[in-house]
Amino acid sequence: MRIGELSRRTGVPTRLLRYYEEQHLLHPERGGNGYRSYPESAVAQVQQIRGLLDSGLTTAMIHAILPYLCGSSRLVPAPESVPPETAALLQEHVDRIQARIDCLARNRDRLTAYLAAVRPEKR
Amino acid sequence: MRIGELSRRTGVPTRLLRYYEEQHLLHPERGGNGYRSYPESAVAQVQQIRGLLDSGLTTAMIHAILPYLCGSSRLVPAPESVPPETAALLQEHVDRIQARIDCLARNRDRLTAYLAAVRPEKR
DNA sequence: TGGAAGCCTCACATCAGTGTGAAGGTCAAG
DNA sequence: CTTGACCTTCACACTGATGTGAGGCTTCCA
Repeated sequence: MRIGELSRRTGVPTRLLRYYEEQHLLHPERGGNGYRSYPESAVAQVQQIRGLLDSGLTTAMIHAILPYLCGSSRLVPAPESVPPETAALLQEHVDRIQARIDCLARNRDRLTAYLAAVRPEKR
Repeated sequence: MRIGELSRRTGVPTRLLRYYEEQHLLHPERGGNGYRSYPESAVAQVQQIRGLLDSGLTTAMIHAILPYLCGSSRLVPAPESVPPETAALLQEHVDRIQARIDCLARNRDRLTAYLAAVRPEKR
């Protein structure tokens, strides 16, 4: 599929699809005319990228973890061929993500507690 | 306390403390000489702000929810005096935060599953 | 064959968060 | 009284994510 269709199907402007490619998050093939050609799986891939960006990750972080998020692309590096340094880096990313989750969950709890106090009549 | 001490105690550069004030996240008093004067609670407040920024929230979102994160500042608006529109906005923020948590947790799980596959010998 | 639509690259613009430095006021200690 | 540390505002710069437009090629359809 070409970039226009991918844009329509994901709601992501073509500008950003090109940007994600520049950031090594997408790797479309090129037709003889220079047009980008995306596989079907790119739709899910783009949605994954958007979710992570919206969750506050940078393109660099996403680039680091994306190959291992086997959601739909089946090109996951074989676990046995992953050097321990890579695994260690991946673990660091997991830790950072966990820290974010903890911080967000903590504050979500405070807000919900507050909201519960605001409208106890809503019982 | 003045800005230098707050900076030292939080590890946040004075430049950013002034920026957070510009974004209405901090409200130091001013001495007769124009110097900013922060209460003791500002230390916790700044740490709270940093945690949320590091978790990917914008200063605008933080500004919206900060008054209700009663961590240490006791100046929480009284629940009974909160108009329902405010509560609704707050709920939207909670929902957005929850969406982030869900996305991050989902992908954390994928990464940890992958890591578990990488080193099964670590048992 | 011609025009519209879609694609290409390039480039400049914006916003948020942050770094850095200039130019100057305040204050305490020597 | 001067020096040095600390404070003030102002301003320019950078990065990352994104918007926007120009100029030009390709493809398709009437």
